[in-house]
Parts: sequence; C-alpha cells; structure tokens
Amino acid sequence: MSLKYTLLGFLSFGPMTGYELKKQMDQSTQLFWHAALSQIYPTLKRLEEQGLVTFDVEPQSGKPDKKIYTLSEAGQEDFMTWLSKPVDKLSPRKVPVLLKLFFSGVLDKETVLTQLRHQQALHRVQLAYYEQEIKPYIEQMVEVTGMVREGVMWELTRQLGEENERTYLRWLEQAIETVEEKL
Amino acid sequence: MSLKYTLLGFLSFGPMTGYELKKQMDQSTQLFWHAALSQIYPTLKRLEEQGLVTFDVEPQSGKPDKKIYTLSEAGQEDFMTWLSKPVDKLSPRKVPVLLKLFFSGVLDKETVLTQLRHQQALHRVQLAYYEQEIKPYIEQMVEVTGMVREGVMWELTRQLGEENERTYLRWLEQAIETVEEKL
DNA sequence: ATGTCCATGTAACGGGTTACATGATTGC
DNA sequence: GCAATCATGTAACCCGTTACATGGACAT
Repeated sequence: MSLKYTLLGFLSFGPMTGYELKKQMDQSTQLFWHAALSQIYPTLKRLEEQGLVTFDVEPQSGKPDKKIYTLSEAGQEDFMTWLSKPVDKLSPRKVPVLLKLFFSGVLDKETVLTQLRHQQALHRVQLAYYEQEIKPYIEQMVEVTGMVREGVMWELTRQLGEENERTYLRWLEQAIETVEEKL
Repeated sequence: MSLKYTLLGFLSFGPMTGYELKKQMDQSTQLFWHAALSQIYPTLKRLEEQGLVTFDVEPQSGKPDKKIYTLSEAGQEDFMTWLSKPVDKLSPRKVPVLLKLFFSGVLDKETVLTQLRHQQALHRVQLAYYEQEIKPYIEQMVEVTGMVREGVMWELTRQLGEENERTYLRWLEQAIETVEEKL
C-alpha cells in the first residue's frame, strides 16, 4: 500500500518517469521503503487508471519512449490525506539474523562469534553510508532545490538511521563479549 | 522462507501443535518474526510432506483433534545447516512512519508534532513491554527448562530490542525539538 | 569483449494478510 | 449475554521478488 504513497510523494516534488522514481528511492527512502522497477511500472499504471497521476510521452530513439508522470489534483489530495493521518501501530519487523541468533544457543561459541563479527562488518559499512553518502546528498539536494522544510525532515530520518546503526554496533560489541564469556 | 526455520527451531525445543507454536512465537520471536495461524497450518503441512516433521494425533472432544508435530532427523539437519550459515546481507526494512515523516516537510508544524508524540506513546509502551514482560518471561523460561545457553541468546536479542526502543525514544525527543525550532 | 546506464515492460511464483467456517468451554 | 481460549483449517487476494525480453550508447 505504501509504494503508492512513495510514488505520489516523489511526484509531489515534480514530474518524473518510473525509472527516475526508482533512482530517487534508491538514494533516499530505500532505507525504510524500497521497490523494484518490476513493481513500480505496474503500480504507476494502476495509479494512472485511478486518475491519481497522468503521463506525457516523450519520444526517444534507441530506448523506449519516456513516460513522464505528473501528480493529478486527486492524487495530491489522496497523498495529503494519507500524510496527515497519524500512524497508530508499530510496524512489525522481520529480521532474519535475530531469528537465527535467537536459536543459536545450540551452536558452539565460535560459530556464533563468526556470525556476530560478520554483522559488525555489515553494519560498519551501513553506518559509513549514512554518514558519508546520505548526509552530503541531502545537503546538496536542499541547496539545489531550496527545499529547506523537506530537508529538515529528510535529515531527521537519516539521523534515526545513523543512530540505529550505532546502537546495533554497540550491541554487537556487548553481544560478542557476552558470548565469549557465557556460551 | 524463515517461517519454516522458526517452526523447525521451536520444534527443536520439543514436540508441539501449530497452535502452541503460534503462542511461542507471540511470546518471543514476534519482535523479529511473526506469522498468523492461517500461514502456520499450511506451512506445517508442507514441512510434513517434505519429511522435515512428523505428527501424532491426539483425539479431543468438542475441539478439533490435536496434531502434535515432532522434528524429524532430516528436519534437525536442515535446521542446523540454516542455523550455522552466516547472514550475508542486511535485511531491508519497511517503516511506514519514516516514509511519512520523510514527506512531512509540506505539513504544518503541529500535524508533524502530533505524529511524533503519537510515536512516543507507542514506543514507550513497547519499551515497557521489553523490560517488564519479556525479561521476566525469559528468566522464568530458563529456570523452568534449564536452557541456560539458549537463555543467553534470548536475552541478547531482547536487549537489542530494548536498546532500539531507547534509541527511538531519544531520537523522538530530538526530532520534536528540531521540528519545533525549524519547521 | 564485458559491463553499466538508459528505459520500458510481462509472467510466474512465493509469501503473507484478511476473511470465512466450526464449535465447546471458561471467565466477566 | 459477550468475549476470549482452545484447535483446526480453506479461499481469495495483495504485495513483492525473480526471471525474462529488448536494444542502443558509452566506458574499461
């Protein structure tokens, strides 16, 4: 359901093609919402059928013609209604590693430590990504577009991501110690 | 795919019915893996067809007969193979609130603050749940079953959940301040 | 030569949710 | 009287992933 609003949301920033929407998502919301092109294209089609977006075709040679989507008035309204509504539930997560760790009491110490160290590597990369890629990207985006209010919210979501990674890394150190001692 | 291993995992603790498996999940893994009964029953059936579990029927009156599932040797093997394998990717998250906040630059200050305060309430409840329900539950479980090694891992996953909630709450306070000042 | 970027899509499949169906017992 | 607990399941649907298909431009 929320892919719909991701697309409407980005289109509220300006007209775009499906391909460009995908790139936008990859550079920003992919941390809390992502989708493949094979899901985006049919969804845009459906949104057009529902009258929430319209599109113009820009002919190209050698590539398929561009379909540039624009948010309609009905789409803008639908989007704003969704946006203003408070979220009343915590979103249930699915985290395969935690599931594995939950059952890892039967494993020997070394296998669990390997798993934890592996996670450390992954989360260090992710933290660096938040600090070194996303942060400047947002700053640049705000500068170029002048979207200051939006920038405040973008930066807030980025900060949560960064803090989550720090928490995870702190926990991993603690977890490694605990496993070394007690398992 | 991981529901399979959740079920095999709990069955590695001992024979159980589908209904009991659901209860186990609700009291422990639901924080990082959950499922409805309407998904659990067909999955158990499939696992039985694949020879990973077997079941005995315990007749009852007034209720459907109990189907008590037991992990087979093949199931045990499959489970252990999965368990030992390192997880090599971060699991992509989908967090509707963050998506909403990401696009909330167009909203007025008060609407965003309402959203954030609402989140505060939800996460305070969740934190209390980790501290006051899950923690004693794990302790009691270890005492009753003597599963000390497993208990170490259960407690570790709980601690991450708790820390995540604390991080979220800290971030919310910061976010509220930022929105009050800058939006 | 090989791979990535651009730009569109379809088809098959799998995972997961919601709704529906049955029916006795226990607690408020 | 009404909801929750126990205990099983099926059917329809939606969301999302993987694989497949096309084909030129440009970089390594």
